[in-house]
Amino acid sequence: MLALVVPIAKRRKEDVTVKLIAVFKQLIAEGTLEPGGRLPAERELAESFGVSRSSLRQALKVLEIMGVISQRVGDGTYLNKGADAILREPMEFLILLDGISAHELMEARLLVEPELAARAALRGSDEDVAEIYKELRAMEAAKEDHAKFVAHDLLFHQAVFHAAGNRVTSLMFSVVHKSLDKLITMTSQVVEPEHTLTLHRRIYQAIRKRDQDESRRRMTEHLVDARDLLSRAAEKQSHFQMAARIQSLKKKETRPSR
Amino acid sequence: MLALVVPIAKRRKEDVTVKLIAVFKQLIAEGTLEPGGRLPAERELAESFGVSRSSLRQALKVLEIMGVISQRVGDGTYLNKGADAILREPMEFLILLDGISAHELMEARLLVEPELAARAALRGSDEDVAEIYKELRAMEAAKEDHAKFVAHDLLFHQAVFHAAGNRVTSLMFSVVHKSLDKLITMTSQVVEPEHTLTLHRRIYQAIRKRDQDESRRRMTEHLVDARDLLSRAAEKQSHFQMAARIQSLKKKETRPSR
DNA sequence: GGGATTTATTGGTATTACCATTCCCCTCAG
DNA sequence: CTGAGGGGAATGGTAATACCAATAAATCCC
Repeated sequence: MLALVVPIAKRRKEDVTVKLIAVFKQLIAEGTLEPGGRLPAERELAESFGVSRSSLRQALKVLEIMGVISQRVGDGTYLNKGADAILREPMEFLILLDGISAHELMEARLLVEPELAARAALRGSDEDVAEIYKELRAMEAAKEDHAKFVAHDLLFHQAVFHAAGNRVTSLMFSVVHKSLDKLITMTSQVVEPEHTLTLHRRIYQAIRKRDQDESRRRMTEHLVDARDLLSRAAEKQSHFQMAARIQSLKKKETRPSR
Repeated sequence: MLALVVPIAKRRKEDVTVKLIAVFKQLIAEGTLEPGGRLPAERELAESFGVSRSSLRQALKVLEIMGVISQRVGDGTYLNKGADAILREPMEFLILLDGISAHELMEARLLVEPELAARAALRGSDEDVAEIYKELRAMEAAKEDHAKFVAHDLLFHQAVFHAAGNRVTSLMFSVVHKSLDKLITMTSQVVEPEHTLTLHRRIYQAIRKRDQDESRRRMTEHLVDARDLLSRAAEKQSHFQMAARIQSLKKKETRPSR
């Protein structure tokens, strides 16, 4: 575990909200708050922290959107266990603000996933490999249903990540996958499922053989193929978006200055 | 650019806050809001959206913490341009909640950065390579100042990322670097700077020679070394944390249930 | 014309009130 | 004794209001 918590000093000119978030971080790090545990009611928390409920709610809302906590009316606030979705919202904004294209996301996959496949071949347990096979079978069973087919395609890759045994990359790229989901689904409608399946089978077999080099090559082969297919789909997509944008080009929310 | 915006339907049982965030996402995607641009005042925005200022502020706070916007009292609210820090807070919580260790973060670096070094050797422009060299020189100049030395160490790696030309991985791992920053600084105090410098020089020279394989090997060499050094430092760190935790083990914020 | 001062605007915080949902406990019928 | 039902309390969600502090623009004064 790391030392992420910032000392309570130096927190002078910051928002109450920011301070509160830091406090929660501290409480989680200390173990005072346990995953799955229930937090005190907002009114109590606000009082014990010496802040208004509105300010507290701002902090809690941030944590909720980030997936750290869950709130349910009439019930209470709970600290989430795993936080898979924690990077999703931020990543979406990142893609929007920095104008990151599908192509660039695929390039990122191409950089990382081959190495992960190699690692999966090296360190994956038999159970891990079985899980990869399971998703391969699920893909075969869902040839007709594009959405389901793509879902299991991505789960196949997630299984490879898991076999590689590094949660950091796994979590990061699950977000990348999610961002690409729709586009991949679009693409899959113009590609023969058997084509995709063949490439995945090769990856699986290479990992099963514990052949690192071939695993890396096969994953590269698949992603290069997917990248090129996606690029073409993305072009159409962007034409589509362009047309839609023309209509809503009345700037009505921004304002110059005063 | 991707299609991340969710259709306005299906937004029924969600928070006003969540809806508002979706609206902002939409406005950014449309281009109605431009990076660097100024948003209307909170009071105006709230009225035009038909929500209370409190609810609007919750949404804005989320966006601010994520680094999407910046707010300044007496001035106004602005849409940020690049959003480098957007993943930082979420990542810190992720590390806390999932209990990700420094070792695991280093493993992630070890998986990804060698390939990025190879890519930098392949595609980096001469300017990119010069930038890497600049950070190497900065490291040499800061041998005595551990904090500065580590800062330029990480900037060296960032420069390699930039040379590799993929912003996705670059953004992701800048967060990983930041999380490791303190620990690396601790470690650097017990390591001869010249040792670290030698390893970095080899990486730089390999990239400069445009030798992909050697770049990959040299980066691996460096990170394996760093990982092992860090693991030892992390042990001490965890002992330290353990001692601190014992004192603050009075659970005062959680409560069973009612 | 330039620096100091005033003034209006803006985000930050707190308080209060009310609503809808949920849970818990108690009652009552079987 | 058990289970179904109801009512009340607690909880998060939203809104409205008031005031503060910081900022920037306009104004004033020298």
